[in-house]
Amino acid sequence: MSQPEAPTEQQPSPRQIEVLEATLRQMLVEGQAVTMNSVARAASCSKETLYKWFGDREGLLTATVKWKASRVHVGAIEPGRLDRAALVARLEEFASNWLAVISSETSIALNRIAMGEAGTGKHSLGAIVLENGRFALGARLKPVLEAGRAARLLEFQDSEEAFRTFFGLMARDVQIRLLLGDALVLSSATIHQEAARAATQFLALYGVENPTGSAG
Amino acid sequence: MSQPEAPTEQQPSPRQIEVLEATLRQMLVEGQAVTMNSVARAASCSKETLYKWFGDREGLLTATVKWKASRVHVGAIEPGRLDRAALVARLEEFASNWLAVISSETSIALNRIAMGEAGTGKHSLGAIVLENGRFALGARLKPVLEAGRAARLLEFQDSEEAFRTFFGLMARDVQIRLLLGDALVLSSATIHQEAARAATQFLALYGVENPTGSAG
DNA sequence: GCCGAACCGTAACGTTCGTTACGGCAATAG
DNA sequence: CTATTGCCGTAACGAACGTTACGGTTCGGC
Repeated sequence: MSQPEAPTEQQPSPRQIEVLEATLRQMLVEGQAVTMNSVARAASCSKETLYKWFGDREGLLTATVKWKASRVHVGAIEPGRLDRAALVARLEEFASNWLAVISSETSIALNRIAMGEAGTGKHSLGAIVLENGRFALGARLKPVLEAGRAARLLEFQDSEEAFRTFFGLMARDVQIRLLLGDALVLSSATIHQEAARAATQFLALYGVENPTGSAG
Repeated sequence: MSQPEAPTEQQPSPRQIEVLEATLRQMLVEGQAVTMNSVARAASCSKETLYKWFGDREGLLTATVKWKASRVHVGAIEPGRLDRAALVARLEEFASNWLAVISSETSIALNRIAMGEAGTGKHSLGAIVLENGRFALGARLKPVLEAGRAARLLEFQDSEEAFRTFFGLMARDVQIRLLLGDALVLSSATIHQEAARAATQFLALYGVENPTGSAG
């Protein structure tokens, strides 16, 4: 009764994870299409197994993207009680992690594939990437923002809107340029500078200038 | 001697433009690959002509993207002499135009194709889109920013950096979400609100608070 | 009226790739 | 030992597609 079968809603087995990792490795190879043959060869498995486990090519790609995207965590951040310095540190850490992720080969390849197949209307890869990327990001940062508001450090009405602005300040033109193939190198130092700038600018827009504790 | 031949560095002929428009039309059709057959059928021309004019499939796609991208103008803006209201108006106009462009079906399809083919390493579509999109944008806005600085309305050291921040404030997560297939509708009213917000936030970050004319 | 060039429509070729089918091997249960 | 199961490796099928070739048509020039 231990048939791994289709990992539709279950955790993939170790062997299946090997296959998914091989698929991901194929996605990262520049100038090479991800074919069932290449995946089978790279994973040292038969194509019959691929079809038995994942149904078809779309199933394989979807499972790979879903599996990889689900473990791209930008680091959960506990709000705790905040002062301004702690808030800035959290924002910078958050932005650093996210910039490192989106400038990675993996993220670039996954986004390219998802966008490329989004035009064909067949795949749901775009929704998966969006759900585990942009929206998971918002869900993780919003508690921090709201804690900052509760601590009278930030001022905004809609945390979604505030997050979107922070997103823009983090990303600027970086993601678009990378996805379009621009040779933009993000060194560790550059990432930290960008993260610090984004946090500073966000504080300048949404920070409370005079924290007069007149309420309560 | 009037052989249109390859429009490598020349303006395409009217008939060739019809073909390019048909190609673009095919690119916009959701869930359909842009094949030489479909283009030939849509353009009412023979495949022989396609190959004679554009060399191969890559040449056709490149010519189409280049032709279309070259005429996506976000509206040239004359700096002139500026006061704060005029600067805000220019920024808002700029942002409105750009948001309208990137949310158009054409832009989305072109970016998707360019990014999808950027992973294969064969195409130069990404560079073309980048050159006519992101970089042309910067080249058009920078004079405005520098005029604003000359008028003591803005304060920054690097106009490139200032533009990149404005870019982020304009785009936020909109372009990524659209490219990944998110059903994000940008109505005309929304676009104007977003443009106004971007301009306001940019002024908050780079605007000169107290224009004390102490320099001399 | 004839010629050649350009072009249309379509057939044909070769390749790639998704998908299926088949034979063999290792392990495990009875 | 034997049967069954799960999987590997490979061959084969069929469709799609890029590319080339060919016959027929239109049109401008002599």
